[in-house]
Amino acid sequence: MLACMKAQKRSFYAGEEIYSFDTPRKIVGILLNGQAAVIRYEYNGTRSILENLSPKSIFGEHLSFVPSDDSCIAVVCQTDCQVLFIDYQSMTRTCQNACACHTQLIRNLLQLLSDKTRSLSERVEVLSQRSIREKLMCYFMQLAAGKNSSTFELPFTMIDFADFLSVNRSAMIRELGKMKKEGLIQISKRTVTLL
Amino acid sequence: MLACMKAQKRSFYAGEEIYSFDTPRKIVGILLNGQAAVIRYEYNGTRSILENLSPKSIFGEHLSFVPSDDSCIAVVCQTDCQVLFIDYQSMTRTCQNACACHTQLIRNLLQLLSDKTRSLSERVEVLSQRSIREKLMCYFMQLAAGKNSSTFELPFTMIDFADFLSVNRSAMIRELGKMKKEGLIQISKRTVTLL
DNA sequence: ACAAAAAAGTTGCAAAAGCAACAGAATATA
DNA sequence: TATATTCTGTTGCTTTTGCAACTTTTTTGT
Repeated sequence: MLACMKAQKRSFYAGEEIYSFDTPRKIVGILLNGQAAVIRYEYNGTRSILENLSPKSIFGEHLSFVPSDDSCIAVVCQTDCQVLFIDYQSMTRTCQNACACHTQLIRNLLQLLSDKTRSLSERVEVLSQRSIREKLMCYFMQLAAGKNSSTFELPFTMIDFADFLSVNRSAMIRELGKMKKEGLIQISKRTVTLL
Repeated sequence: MLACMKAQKRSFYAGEEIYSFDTPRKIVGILLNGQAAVIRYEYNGTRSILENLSPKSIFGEHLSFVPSDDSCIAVVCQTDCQVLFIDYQSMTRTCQNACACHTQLIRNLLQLLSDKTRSLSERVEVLSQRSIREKLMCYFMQLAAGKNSSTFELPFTMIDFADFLSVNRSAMIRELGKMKKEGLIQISKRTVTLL
């Protein structure tokens, strides 16, 4: 079946670029294992983490970002990764063999896409908060809801976390300090507790 | 077929609330015609437009936002609208009749979802810009790319536009004024030209 | 056509966030 | 284990953004 979809599996080392959005290709990628991120590099030096990818995350030209003239966007892996690349055309069309599994694949794909939609919506929710504190709290609440616990781990270094929230790193750390002092949160290393 | 999916068509008047995210329901809605928006009302008075919905846009609990303790999120129509509501379960599962059109429906759904993913990604791109000016320019470039023209219409009042970019209205208008003065854009009423 | 309401645009001032240049801590590397 | 590198956390200063109060313009409804 994978042959029928022109699928191919590839491995990448931490730090490698998996996919760049500058050259339109008719494929989608599915992260099989590892952690990756969609990152935008602005030519003025600003870096933003547009999306965090975990296993089963799906990405590709069709589903995603269009870099502007003064930026480039790429999927970069944070850890060693395996990725399945699938031809977009042969995926959505009925295959010649009319194989049953093809139908199932489309169902699975629907699930992956709807998960992606959900995670992008969460992303919009965080980024549409007005202040750094509100962004932090909104994201913390998402993590807490995901773990069903008021204690959770940040999946970022502070540098990446700031780029993820699209705010200045030192301003973010300053705000975290205030929130700690005001008794809103507890934080040591990457472990956060909402109080 | 629509019966088999427990689908029902409903009409709404401009300003009416189509869907609220506080009571989880197992349905998705597809906007058939009109304009609507996903809006978050924070209890401190802040209003944000999380998403703009046009005909064929799809929305629902499964695909979307989770309101926090101090906010509520709803789909509100801007103009008169018709919406098709579909039962999520019966949509994704194979139906008893194994009707051919059911398979086609899933394909169509895949298309709608992938469009939604794309528009949410664009949204993330805008909101992850650091300054008001960058947000404006990023959004303008999206509109220009969509119309294939450097002149385009804003689909908002200035009030809604600011809520869409998640910035203060007067600060936004101030910035638009500066950009006009610096010769970056031309703007009269809702017509914008990139220079 | 007129009044009322909504939206657009201005401005001064206050608050928040960005920036840059550090010092100290933690990690990685030889 | 020493050394380099990256990350974390601080701070003073600057710039941007938010806020509130207001005037002007546009739209709507009768």
